[in-house]
Amino acid sequence: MRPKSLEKEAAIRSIALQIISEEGLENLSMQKLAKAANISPRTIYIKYENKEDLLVKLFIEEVLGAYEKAVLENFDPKMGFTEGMKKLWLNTFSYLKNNKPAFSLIQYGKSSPLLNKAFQEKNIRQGEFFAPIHTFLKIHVKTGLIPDLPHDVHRALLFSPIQDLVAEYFDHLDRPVQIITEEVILTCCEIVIKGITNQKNNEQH
Amino acid sequence: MRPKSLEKEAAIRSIALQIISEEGLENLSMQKLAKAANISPRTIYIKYENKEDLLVKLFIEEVLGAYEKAVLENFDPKMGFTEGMKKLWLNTFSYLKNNKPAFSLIQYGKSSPLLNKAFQEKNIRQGEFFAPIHTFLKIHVKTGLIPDLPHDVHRALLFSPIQDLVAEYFDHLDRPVQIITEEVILTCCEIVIKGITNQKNNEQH
DNA sequence: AAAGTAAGTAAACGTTTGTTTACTTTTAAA
DNA sequence: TTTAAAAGTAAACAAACGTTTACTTACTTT
Repeated sequence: MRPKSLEKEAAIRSIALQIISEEGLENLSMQKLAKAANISPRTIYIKYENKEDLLVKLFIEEVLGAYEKAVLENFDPKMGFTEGMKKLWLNTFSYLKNNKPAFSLIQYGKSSPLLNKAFQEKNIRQGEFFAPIHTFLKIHVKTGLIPDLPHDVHRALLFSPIQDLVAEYFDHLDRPVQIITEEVILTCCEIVIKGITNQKNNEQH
Repeated sequence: MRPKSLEKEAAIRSIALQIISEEGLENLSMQKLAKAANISPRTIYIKYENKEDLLVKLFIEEVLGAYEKAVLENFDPKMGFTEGMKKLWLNTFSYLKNNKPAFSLIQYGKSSPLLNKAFQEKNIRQGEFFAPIHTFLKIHVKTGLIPDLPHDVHRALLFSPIQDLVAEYFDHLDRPVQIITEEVILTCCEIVIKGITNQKNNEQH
C-alpha cells in the first residue's frame, strides 16, 4: 500500500496558516488552499474529515501544541517567581514574533466560536494546556508570594499583557522605529510582577 | 421621495452582530443576514456598498463608537489615577458583559486583517479612539506617578487584563458559579495599578 | 391629487463554496 | 513480478455565495 506523503500534509497545514494570517480565516477556502499547495482538493479530504476538522486540528495540534512547547522551553515550575515569569514572557515573545501565522490563529481562537469551543473541550478532556504554569502558580500561592485567585484570573493578570504586546509588535513591523523590543518586554514583565506580588514588608496599616 | 427606514438599518446591524457572535464572522453571509432580518438582499446594498463596507461600518461606527462612549461615561482625564482606572475598568466590564455581540466583533478586530486595517486607518485619519485616556495617562506620566512608556505599551499593561477577564466572564456564563464578578474586577484593577505606579516612598536602595 | 423619486422586493445572475465521483498512480507485501 | 489497496488526481456536483436586474411600493413635494 502507498504511504501518506508527510510533505503534503505539512504543506497543507503551513499554507493554510499562511492564508489565514494574510487574508483572514473568513477567506480560507478548501479550493484556494488546494491550489496554493499544488494538490487536488480531494487530497485534503484524505487527511481531514472536512473543513472544520482541518481548522480544529490546525489550531489544537499544529499551533497550540507548538506554542506550548516553545513557551515552556527551559521552564521549570520550581523556578523562582521572577525568574519563571521572565522566562515565560521571553519565550512567548521570541516564539510568536517569528511565527505570525501561529499568532494569527491563536487570536482567531479567541473570536471564532468553533475554535473557542474546540479549545475548551480539549482542555477538559485531555488536561489543561500549560499545566506546568498551573503548578508554578500554585507553588507561589502556597508561599504567599502571590494572592490566591482563580487560575483564569491569574492568566489574565500575568499573561494577557505579553500577548497584547506581541500584537503591537506586528502592528508596528512596517514602521521605521520598533517600540516593542525585548527590553520593553522585560520592563513590562517587571511591572506585572510588581503588581501581583505581596510585598509583606511594605504593608502599612 | 420615500425616506430610508431607520428600523431596517438598525435591524441589519443588530442581526449581523448576533450572527457573528453566535456563528462566527466566517459564517455571516449577505443572504443569511437578509433572511434573518426579513428583508431583501438588495436592501442591504442600499445602505452599504458591499459586504466589506458593511463589516467595517459595523465595527467602526456601531461597535467601537458605542464601546468608546460607554467606557468614557462619567470619566474625566483630570481624575486621580486610581479613581480614573477603576471607573474605566468598571465601565468596560458593565458595558461588555451585557453586549456579547459587540465584544465578539471587537475580538475579531484583533484577528481579521480587514478589520484590523480599518481600525488603524481610522485611528490615523480621524484621531485616536479613546483620546481622553491618552490625556489621562499623559497627565500622570508628567507627575511621575506612572512611567513614561509608549501609549500602546501603557494600553497593554493597563487594559488588556480587563478585556481578557470579560472573555472569561463569557466563557463561564453557563457554569453554576460565577468567578468573574465586579469584586474580582476591582481586585484585579488594584493589582494592575500597584504594578504601574511608582511608589516613591517605597524605594529601597 | 398627481407626479416623481428613492426605498424596497422577488428573482436571478455568474462564481465560488465544500465535498464527491470516477479514475490513475504509487508502493509495500505476497 | 504480480497484486491489493490506499494515495492522489481531474473534473464535476449541488448548494450557497456576493451582487444585480427589473420591477413595485410608499412617501414627499408640488
